[in-house]
Amino acid sequence: MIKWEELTREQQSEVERQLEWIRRGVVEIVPEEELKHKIARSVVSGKPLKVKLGLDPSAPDIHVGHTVVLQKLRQFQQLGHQVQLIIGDFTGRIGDPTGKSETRKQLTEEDVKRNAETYKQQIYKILDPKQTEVYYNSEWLSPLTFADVVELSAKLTVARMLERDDFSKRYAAGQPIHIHEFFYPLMQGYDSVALESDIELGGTDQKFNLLMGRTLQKEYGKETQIAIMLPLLEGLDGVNKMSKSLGNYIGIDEQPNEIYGKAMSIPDELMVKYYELATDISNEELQQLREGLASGAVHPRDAKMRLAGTFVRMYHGEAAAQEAERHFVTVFQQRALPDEIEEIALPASELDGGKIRIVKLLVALGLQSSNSEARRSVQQGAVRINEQRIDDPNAELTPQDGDIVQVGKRKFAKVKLG
RNA sequence: GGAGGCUUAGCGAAGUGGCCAAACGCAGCAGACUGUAAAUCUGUUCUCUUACGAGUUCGGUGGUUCGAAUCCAUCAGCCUCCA
Repeated sequence: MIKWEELTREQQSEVERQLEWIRRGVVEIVPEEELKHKIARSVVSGKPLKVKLGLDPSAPDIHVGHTVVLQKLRQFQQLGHQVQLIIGDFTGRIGDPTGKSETRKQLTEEDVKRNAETYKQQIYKILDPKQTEVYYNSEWLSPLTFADVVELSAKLTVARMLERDDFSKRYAAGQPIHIHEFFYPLMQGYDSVALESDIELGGTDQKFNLLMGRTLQKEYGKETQIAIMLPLLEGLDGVNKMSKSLGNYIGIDEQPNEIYGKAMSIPDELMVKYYELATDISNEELQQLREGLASGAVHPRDAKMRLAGTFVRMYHGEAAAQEAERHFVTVFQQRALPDEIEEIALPASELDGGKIRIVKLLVALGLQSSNSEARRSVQQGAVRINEQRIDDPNAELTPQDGDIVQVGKRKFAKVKLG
């Protein structure tokens, strides 16, 4: 055990510097004192700490909500530490036998491999591959025998398991808890045993699982890991946690215009939180922004446009960010036509003597999914052709090559006869 | 092994023989306004039909009835309790 007093002044200040970075934006560090020890030892020995993050292999699209944790990992890398990414392929492959086939599909080995590749490609937009190790947890979970599993499960009691928030709530509410669900935290904790992780990151909802790693490491005679909890980022609706299934997310692989537009639709109140947790802007800039918004010196719209631009820059580069901003200003602020409009072929078979009814046209171009929907849009004044509003659902038109058809603010098509 | 309950549109949730294409909330879409695809307000949200109107929906199937989301039978899935 390293004694604080035995560190040189430089070493002490390095430990403090690292701690300050690590604390930024986190909700809780358990236990913080132990973290200090680990960092001190790392500083003295020059050996990086192993920082673990588990990934679910079934949903390979990374969104801004995930990046909260990834940004923190990136900071650890910048402090010289090593990241351990774990692809939870074992969990993914056994699937979830509770009968809800759509919630957790059983993945084949190829699925897992492919998803893992997608993950890496996306994650390395944030993390440095040289300081990242990738593991598959089937590597150590598959070889376990039933006896091993019994031994593992014997280390915990049911009462202990029921301490987990969602278990206790469901138990109290009389909702079912399947036995295998108890194994998920055990498996995740066992990952930490196998990899001898020093630190594990997760959202606040992962607290129980993160602490399970500590418990199991102790049981198996290993050094215990530190649990670091990060806040959950609300999605575009401003209420629910960002998630793909709720559709309130910004995916980091999305098109620049999409990222920009989605960012513009987050509620004003969440802007600062997004800046703090999901962007790489400095503390000083963050502070200025806070004050500016509070005093009214910074216009919320401008702050949000900058946020949107920052996201696009982080994932697509500076040029794309500027281009996305220009598109946004043109289409949404000035309500003008975008520079580029997708050409969509209109088969001659759709035309009757060169004519077509407006409702049919919208469906034929794929701008609306049914005649009824198209009719409603027309009646609501959402449809324009060559910037001329069409409000008669029975209107008959003679489309020309290059006609611009527009539904609402976001859907455009350029007609191509053929 | 036994008893009971549940299954309604994208989600949540009303409806228990005709007035039900089905209340309401959320989400979505559109319009107005604006500071933005924020907020707010309004409209709208099964399909086909130029209109009138028509067709298919309430876990599956088969019945009862002039008429069923609503009653009966049966199958499936989900849940609770007792043993």
